[in-house]
Amino acid sequence: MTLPDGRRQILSFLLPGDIVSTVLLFEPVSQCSVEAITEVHYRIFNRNELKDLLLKHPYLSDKLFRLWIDEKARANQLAVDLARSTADERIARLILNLFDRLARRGMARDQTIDFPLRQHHIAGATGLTVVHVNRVLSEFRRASLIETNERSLTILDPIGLRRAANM
Amino acid sequence: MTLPDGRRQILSFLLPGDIVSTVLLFEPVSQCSVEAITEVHYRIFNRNELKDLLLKHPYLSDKLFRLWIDEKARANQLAVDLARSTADERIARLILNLFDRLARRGMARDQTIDFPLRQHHIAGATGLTVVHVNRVLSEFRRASLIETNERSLTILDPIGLRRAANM
DNA sequence: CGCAAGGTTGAAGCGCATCAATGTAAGTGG
DNA sequence: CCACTTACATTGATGCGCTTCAACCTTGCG
Repeated sequence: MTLPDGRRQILSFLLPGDIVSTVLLFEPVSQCSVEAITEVHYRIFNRNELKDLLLKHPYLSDKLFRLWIDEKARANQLAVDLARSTADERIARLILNLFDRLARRGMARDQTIDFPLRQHHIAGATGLTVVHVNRVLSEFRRASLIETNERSLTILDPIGLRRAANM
Repeated sequence: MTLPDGRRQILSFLLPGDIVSTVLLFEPVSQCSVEAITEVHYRIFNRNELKDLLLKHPYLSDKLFRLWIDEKARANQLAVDLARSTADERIARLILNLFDRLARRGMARDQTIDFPLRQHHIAGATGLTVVHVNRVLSEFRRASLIETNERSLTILDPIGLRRAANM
């Protein structure tokens, strides 16, 4: 989401299989924009076909509600994190979060995940400055919580990182 | 929403006519709790009856989607505000927001609204401490932006307050 | 009266922003 | 192949915004 003053807030990172937002399934609302960091495969839905389909197959509605519930829960959690957490906690949670979501997709090996985010993406998602993101990541590396190669990230000390995240 | 450490984050203030959350219409999920500040009139829905009703009357589904869209938009805006605004902006926005929502319901007279919130509620909603909320409100009063009586609030300088809110 | 809830004010300090400089690697055109 | 640029990461110095801690005041209430 881009602010009037040109800054931006990243509200979520989409992983393979995610839909952009349940809201968009019904209305072409564009409070926000979507940007690709990696190569992307995507598909689109025809809104009218989708509505007909939902009326015909109630079990699809149930699946949709589930998505909706999850989306709202994550939105709430995001607000809480942004309002109540320190920089360390926000960044540690972001990493753990991405790790869990990728692991659930079988996209984590050992404790390592692909990590195409630049520091300014982390800053955009956590509401911090790039400079401070850099310091926190350096601190995490110095404490041997994580290790970062060019485009991947390894969690060396899951317990320590979870402690930093206050989780 | 109550945090593990006992603090809480207020995600929204419900006004007459609001539903608690569209999510709750379909699943008894309770990530959050609801607390009454004033006397309250409420009604409840039977989830199964509601689902049947929605299948029979598509125009109801449309209304529901509208609620859903608004709810998500407000959740996003909340995250952005919490991540990117100063204390002054957050508090000014909270006041302007409540004022607009009440005005739309015909519940504002002149520039005055009922305002049953205590300072700790404002703190809970903005992610600030009570002490700082107090200072900001004092500042707003000194600058003649607002005036507060026991349980009401008057916007003396809408333009100035909007400027403080960065809107 | 004593107590609880809410509001106000001051002093001190930390967390993060801001500003600025420096480094490195990859890409681009002459 | 070199000069230049662009993107990203890193580091230091300084300061503001907000928290924290603490005290004190007012009001309403059992």
